[in-house]
Amino acid sequence: MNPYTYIKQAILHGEFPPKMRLTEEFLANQLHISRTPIREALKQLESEGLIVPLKRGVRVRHFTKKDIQQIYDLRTLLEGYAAAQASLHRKNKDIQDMEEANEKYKKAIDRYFQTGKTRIEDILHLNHQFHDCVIKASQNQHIYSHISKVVVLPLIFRSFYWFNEDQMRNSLDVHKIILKAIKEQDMERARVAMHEHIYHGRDQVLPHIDSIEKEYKAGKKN
Amino acid sequence: MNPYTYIKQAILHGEFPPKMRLTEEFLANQLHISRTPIREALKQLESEGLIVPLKRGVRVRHFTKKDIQQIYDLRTLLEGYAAAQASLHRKNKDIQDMEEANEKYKKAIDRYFQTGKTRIEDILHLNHQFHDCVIKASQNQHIYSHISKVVVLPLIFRSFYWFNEDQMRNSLDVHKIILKAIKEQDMERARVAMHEHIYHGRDQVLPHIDSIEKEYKAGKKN
DNA sequence: AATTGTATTTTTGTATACAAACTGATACTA
DNA sequence: TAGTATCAGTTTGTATACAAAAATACAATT
Repeated sequence: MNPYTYIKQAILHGEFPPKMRLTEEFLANQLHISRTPIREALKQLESEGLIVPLKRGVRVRHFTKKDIQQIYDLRTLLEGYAAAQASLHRKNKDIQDMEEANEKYKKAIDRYFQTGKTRIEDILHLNHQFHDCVIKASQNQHIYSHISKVVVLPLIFRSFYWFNEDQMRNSLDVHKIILKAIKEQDMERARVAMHEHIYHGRDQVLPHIDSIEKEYKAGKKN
Repeated sequence: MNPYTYIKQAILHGEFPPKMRLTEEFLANQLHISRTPIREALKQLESEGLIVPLKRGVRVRHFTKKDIQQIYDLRTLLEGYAAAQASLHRKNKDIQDMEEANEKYKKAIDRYFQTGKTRIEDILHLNHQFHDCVIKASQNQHIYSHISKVVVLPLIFRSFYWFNEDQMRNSLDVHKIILKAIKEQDMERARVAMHEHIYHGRDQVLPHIDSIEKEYKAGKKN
């Protein structure tokens, strides 16, 4: 695995938690390679906002509640727009892809709560897959790269672990509403539905952030 | 000057024009440094979308007319939102900064057309300064980094060189309208005014892109 | 003339070495 | 006691070397 992907995964999987300090040498040892390729990966991660440069080394980014709110505001705006544009430009293939993504999403949720044999990460991935289809259907290549950079940031907190069955099934239902609006080319309805969907996701994440902030304050300062 | 800034400037100043191929060694020689720091700068520029990786080396990004339209759509969305949020959150200091930026902008335009002793880059910079004030007043730190990455992309074409006096003075007038809306905390009016302002800018840039595309087609293919 | 093979050149990917910058602890001074 | 000077230990910044990959040129073959 290349260093960029390795470090990003490690952050998103909680192996390198927020505020953890990382040095080039440490990472080089972990990956059994020299510092040169590590530095390039770090430059990229820095420009994506996942790590913050220190005088010596870097640290995994930590977001305040306010940060998370603002990031979700941004995502709401961008994905709402993408949904509206998708209504305008969607091809039959796009609708098919969205239906398929939702179908897989439903099956994964069923399996998770019936047999427990699905990893929660897989469910998250299938959720994202639907969103990806919508963004791609918007036919604006540039919006895609911006949204994907916004979307990963809150994942640092791994709050999706706290979602329950109702929340997941509800999210699937809303996907269907969004899909219907896009299919019927109702731009405004698609935009609003996506907007609400993401804000709803935000409200599920924020309490988790709250408890993390309290934890930090209770423990060592800063 | 650090390699990142140097290369970025060279691209934005037209020294390294769109589609130009750059190798690490060439850049290292230009800057009289080794390849190591060059590589880091290139990784960063790549993640910002200013260059595209090739099998060997990179090339300065070239945008089609469609790209530019989509980039402006994005910028319109983001800055429109920023203007609305600025109306909500603006402090007195923000209003002051905007007024100051516009004042300087006006003076620079006057000087440019009366004495010709101002560089067009300086005018562009003062125009951006007003926009910066608006975005900062929106109090959303995350939107700032996204907008600034979107804004630079069309500058690759240096089409602002083609602006005439009417266009510049008109742009100043619109700034005043936006400022008034933000001052009076009229979110929707601020959003729409900013929206129109940027779309207007797009319409001034697109004909220039058109002529460049024809040039490319007439000359060598691809 | 088109195609394949091979040698040569160009260019990147990575490791390593060493100097420079920064940190933290300890001892020294007012 | 507070401040600061200094020294050792980390860690980064940069240059350099060499192997690996890709492009190019050119000859040989069909």
